Amino acid sequence: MKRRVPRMNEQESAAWLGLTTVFQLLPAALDRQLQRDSGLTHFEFVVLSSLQLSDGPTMRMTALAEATVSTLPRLSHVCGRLEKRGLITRAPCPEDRRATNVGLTSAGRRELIHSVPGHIATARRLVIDALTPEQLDALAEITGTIAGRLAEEPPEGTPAASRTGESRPIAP
Amino acid sequence: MKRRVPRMNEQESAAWLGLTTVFQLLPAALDRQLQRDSGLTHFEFVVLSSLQLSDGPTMRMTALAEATVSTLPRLSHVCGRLEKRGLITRAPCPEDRRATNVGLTSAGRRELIHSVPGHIATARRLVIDALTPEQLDALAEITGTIAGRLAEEPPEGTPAASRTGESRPIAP
DNA sequence: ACCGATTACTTGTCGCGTCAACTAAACGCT
DNA sequence: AGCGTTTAGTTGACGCGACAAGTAATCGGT
Repeated sequence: MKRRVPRMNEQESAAWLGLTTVFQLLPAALDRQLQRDSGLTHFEFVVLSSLQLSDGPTMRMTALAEATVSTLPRLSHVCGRLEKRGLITRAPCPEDRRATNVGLTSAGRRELIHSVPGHIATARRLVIDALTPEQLDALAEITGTIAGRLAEEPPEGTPAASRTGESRPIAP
Repeated sequence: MKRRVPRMNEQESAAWLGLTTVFQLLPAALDRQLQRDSGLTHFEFVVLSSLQLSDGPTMRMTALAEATVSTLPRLSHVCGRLEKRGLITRAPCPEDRRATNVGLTSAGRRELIHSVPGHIATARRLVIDALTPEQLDALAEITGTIAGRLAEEPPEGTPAASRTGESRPIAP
């Protein structure tokens, strides 16, 4: 079922190595800058941004999870902290009492607005301004393609194990 | 000192959004596959690979940290676990007794070899095989540039805070 | 030969994210 | 109406990584 997988040539290795290096370092760099200048993690920033950009004044957890490309448990924890800090509010939805409506407080909006310039500056310094317009286009297309692959694969489908060699548990 | 930072245009936003989405999902996907099929995290896999590819039979922690684009504390923890699992050995270096020599055990080598095909298959499925050769070249160049920016910036240099708006502590 | 500085790690603590389990409300079928 | 299923979210336990502090050996100057 799993036909042989060819090793990577030099071109492929270069791309892969570069990609892994970047996602080893970039998230950490973004977190550090935001944490230092605004006391926010990058993910918290993304959550606040998503709320700001949403159509209505509030969003449901599920919608927020989708918008932030995240999971419900993670979001739930983060929202707990943000609520405790007074940056967002959580209220049960009247129409569907299983659902939770999340909204920005004015403090949250202020905190977000305050943190945006530094974050954009960092994004420019580390990525955007380092690339040519052609590279930006290429990057958008490449990442879009990869994101597409990532979106379809992960669910479950794969019943685990069995690739080229058999997957023995480490301690049999 | 900090001149105004222009917002992002559509092209820039697309590239940035794509990039953040990918590094939100890709590391998790790699970890899941390796964990499931081989009981290794992606970083553990990288550590074992680096040892395998190194010139000599052992490497110093510092060299390993550099090879894996990581920090010493992180590496130290991971090596502790890998040693406990019998995949690597750690021995004080005879010439410089501050240093530690890390080497693969045969079990570690086996575990690595066993895990490689599945990992490469995943890398191909999610990234490499989804891109054209031109895109691979572009990706290598782009990530190389970004990695360069990341490498020069992070140290200390920046004495914290003071961007466009002043950075008040969250609780003044 | 001695002592401060540097190098090379290791260790402990803490916060965040994941996974699995749980609760609770709505749906839907008979 | 009643009961199993699905949906929406929360909670708790655990593991990994970041940061700060600690230890131990070596170097360098006087």
